Amino acid sequence: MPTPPPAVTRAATLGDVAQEAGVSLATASRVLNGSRKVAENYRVRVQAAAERLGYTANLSAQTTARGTSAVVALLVADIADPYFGQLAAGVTRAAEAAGLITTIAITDRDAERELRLVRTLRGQRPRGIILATSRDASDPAPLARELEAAVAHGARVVTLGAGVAGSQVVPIDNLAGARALGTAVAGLGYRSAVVIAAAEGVRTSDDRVAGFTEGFTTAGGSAPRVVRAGISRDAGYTAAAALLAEGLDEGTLLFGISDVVAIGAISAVRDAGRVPGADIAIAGFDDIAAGRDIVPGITTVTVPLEALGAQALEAAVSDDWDGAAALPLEVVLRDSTPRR
Amino acid sequence: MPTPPPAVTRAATLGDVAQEAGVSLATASRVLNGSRKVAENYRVRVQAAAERLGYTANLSAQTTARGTSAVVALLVADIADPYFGQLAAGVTRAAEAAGLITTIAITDRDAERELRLVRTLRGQRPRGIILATSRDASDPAPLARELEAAVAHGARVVTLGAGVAGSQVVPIDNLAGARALGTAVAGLGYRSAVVIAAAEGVRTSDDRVAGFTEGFTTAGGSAPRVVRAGISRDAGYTAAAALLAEGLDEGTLLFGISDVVAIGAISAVRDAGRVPGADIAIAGFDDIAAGRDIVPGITTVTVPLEALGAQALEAAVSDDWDGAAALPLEVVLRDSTPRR
DNA sequence: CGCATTAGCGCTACACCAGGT
DNA sequence: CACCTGGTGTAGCGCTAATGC
Repeated sequence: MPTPPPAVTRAATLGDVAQEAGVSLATASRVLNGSRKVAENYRVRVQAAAERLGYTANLSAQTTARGTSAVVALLVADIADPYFGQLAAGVTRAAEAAGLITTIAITDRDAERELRLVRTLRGQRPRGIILATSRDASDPAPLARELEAAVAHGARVVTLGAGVAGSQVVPIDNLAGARALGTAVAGLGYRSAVVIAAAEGVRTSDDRVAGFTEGFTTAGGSAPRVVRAGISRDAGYTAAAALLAEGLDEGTLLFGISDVVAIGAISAVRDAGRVPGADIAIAGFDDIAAGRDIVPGITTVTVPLEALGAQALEAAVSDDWDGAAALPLEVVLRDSTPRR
Repeated sequence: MPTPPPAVTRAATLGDVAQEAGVSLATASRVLNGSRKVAENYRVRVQAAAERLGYTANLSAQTTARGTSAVVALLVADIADPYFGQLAAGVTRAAEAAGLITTIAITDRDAERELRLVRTLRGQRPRGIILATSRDASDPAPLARELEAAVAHGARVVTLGAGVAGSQVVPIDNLAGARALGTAVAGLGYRSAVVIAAAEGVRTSDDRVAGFTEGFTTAGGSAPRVVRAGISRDAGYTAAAALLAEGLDEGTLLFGISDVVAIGAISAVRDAGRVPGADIAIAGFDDIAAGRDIVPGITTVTVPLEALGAQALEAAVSDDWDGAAALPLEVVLRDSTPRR
């Protein structure tokens, strides 16, 4: 008759398992979490004991002993934003596949908060830290210092998009993507445009503005006006509403720096009694999944968010990361920018 | 002249700080992470040393020593889904406020996967485990066993919505919400409806179907047909497309078990050349943020996702959680269900 | 009272050794 | 007798908290 179901109220430790199996601590360790091979009969005995006790290795103890952890920390601006949601999904899936655990923190686009969070995360001695929070105009030095310290702790720091000193970069070619978009819409016959962007200094925004401007003007459009709003749905809505209130010519293209901004703008246009697409054309960036169900379909630039997330994880954990080239971004023309 | 900037390449340990400050390990510990008070002059000395060395406590070491961790594990079906995104935002924000770190894992609605993940998470010896993954018809026993073990490890298990044995429950009154919705749309004049739901056995779905049916029939509607699809945008699209193909009377109401399902259905209706709202009415559930920008506006039931997330965290960490009552869900009528 | 000393927390990995060829 | 294979003993990871002075 087997040992009765363990009446443990505290967690079973490796020692418990070893005792139960009648082997040494070291042997049990090797069977369950180690590398060196162990004789068959010992192995099954240990595994049976572990099973019986419902043993699960204490990760923190393992981490302190090994000096290296199994967590990857992900910093995003806002996890409720679909952009970061898709990104996080990519990172988390890839992490799981690699046997790692993902930890998430939210910066709310606040540089100081980001700094504090990195400091906290550093305490976890994570294997990697992935920064998916837009770089803005604030002083990068403190963050760089913090990241440097993390690297000293053995972490790898990866930034998505605009890099930061001392980190590996998973590039997003916003410039080229936006340029292609500008060219494409100019090719559709648009000659005047307004860009709804974030504050100056926000790298992602700046790149997209610059790229779009370049492509649009080169292909025959006039230099677009740039209004500074933000990078959220509400920012897009508010900015577009203000523009409409002050008067916007029909046939003007509104380029929202991201799809969520563009979606907000579409709603504003509609709420102002105009027809998005027909009266006021609109374009976005990112091609988020939620965009599929918006009417009119949004002309945008596809950013492979999940793939980028996976790439970031790869960069964060593999020792021989080749600093892959930026994934290609593609322009998708839809009904929000009908040919003129 | 102060000590030159530390040329540490490895992480500074508490011992380093103690030495640098010229105090004992214990004193340094108490100053930086402990509770007991330490004389002023020692305190400043230690803090200065820590600052100088860029010291951050090693969380895993702290955890092994203390026997209790600062992490809360969150299990969601799919973080890219806005429903879970908003929920995760609520949990994470509240966790941060409580000085805790959130760990995220994705089940992809796979019960076996969920089981594996809980097992892994258990290894972290988290303070709490929050399950935000729909309960389905699969055998709950293995999961219950796993959770029990987690509880034995000192974790608190919280489930959102349908509870699971041995866990605390943050209720979501899907039944009442759906009933109110059914009543409301019947009040608008609808008499026939089709529900696009998940497979039988999925608790959230079952409750919403039952509640809706009850409210709808009681208020004069005929018993709705229920089609089984899934709980994603694509499931909604596909199911609605199939329904339309086989013929759907004008004035029929399509109730998608969640907003994402309803949004998919709206797109399907439109793609079939019908007018959502006017020809085919549609209702959803959750009132996700993305719904605001869908045309027509979706009639739905507001579920305070962020607040629920915060509540779940509260339940997971506070010792005297009073098992709060379910937050009220409110029906919001919009253009997708015009009065008939 | 207020500090230092030190025994653990659960685990890993290194050093070591028993027996077979 | 060296040499391998496959066990055991134990120091130590960074930190906390009980005890001592």
